[in-house]
Amino acid sequence: MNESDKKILHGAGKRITPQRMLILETIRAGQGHLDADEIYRRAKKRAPRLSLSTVYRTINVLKEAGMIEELHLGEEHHHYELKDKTEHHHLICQVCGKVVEFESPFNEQLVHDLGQRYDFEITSVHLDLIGYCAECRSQKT
Amino acid sequence: MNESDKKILHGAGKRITPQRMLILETIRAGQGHLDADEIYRRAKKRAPRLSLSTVYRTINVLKEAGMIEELHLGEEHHHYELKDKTEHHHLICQVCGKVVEFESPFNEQLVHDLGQRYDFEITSVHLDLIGYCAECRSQKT
DNA sequence: ATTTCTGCAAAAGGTTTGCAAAGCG
DNA sequence: CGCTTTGCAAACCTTTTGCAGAAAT
Repeated sequence: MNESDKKILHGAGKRITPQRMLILETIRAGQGHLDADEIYRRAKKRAPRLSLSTVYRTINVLKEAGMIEELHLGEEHHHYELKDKTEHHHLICQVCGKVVEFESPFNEQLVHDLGQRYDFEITSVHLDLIGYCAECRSQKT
Repeated sequence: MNESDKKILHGAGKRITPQRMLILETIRAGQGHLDADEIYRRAKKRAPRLSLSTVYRTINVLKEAGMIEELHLGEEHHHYELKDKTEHHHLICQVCGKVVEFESPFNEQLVHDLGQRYDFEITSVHLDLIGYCAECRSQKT
């Protein structure tokens, strides 16, 4: 957890604790592919007394502070990723769940026009492409 | 539930029951905006002995038969909609949760190219635009 | 008649909460 | 030191499952 992270937390009136630093680092290292329980398991290796409820509470704190984002990939659990990455979207394998990120394929104009047409002020774009990855495709018989 | 619905269910080796007909009609009437519990509450008005587990089991049957689709809008519960509609996506208000449908803004080619680049065989495209609807925007102070 | 389906109740899985003790500022 | 945060256990909520009786084919 770097200084800028700490500033944001402070700014939100939250305290800096070892658990929060650890959890944020774990989410960062996980690159958007971890759910709450996996964050818990990984972080616990470094802090064995960590509790799962602290993970959930910290996730909420970080979400409220706008530092992480919750993803709903496929049907499964929620995953979390840092919010400072450039905007990107996800290719998700419907068999093995593998996630590949790619950058936005459409221009601002298109999104803006859509917003105009329906009188929405659009703040974010979530695009998921579902399909079969190369490995799972080769195993399809 | 019309004849074509019945044929599909039969084709999947499933029986036609009053509960299934009722639940499918309820989902149809709900236009994609109902979660399992809301389907249950509405259907129960017409069949008071209906159980929530039957709703869940029927949702699974209809999903397997490809008759409905599960949506993951925002952070909340799953919602369900009929699958026979033309492909469309969703504008979702992050304040009131209102959902507006719109048609696909990109062409096949773009999706196909993305699949090629990452070696995915893409089967479906989920695009959600999150933002503020007109009403909620006017209430922002 | 056979097999699937339903309702009920209990279980399961993920997430949240109450509380006393520990820790940050 | 005051107030927030933590760990633990219990509660909660949505979804799933086991089972015996009811219904579909």
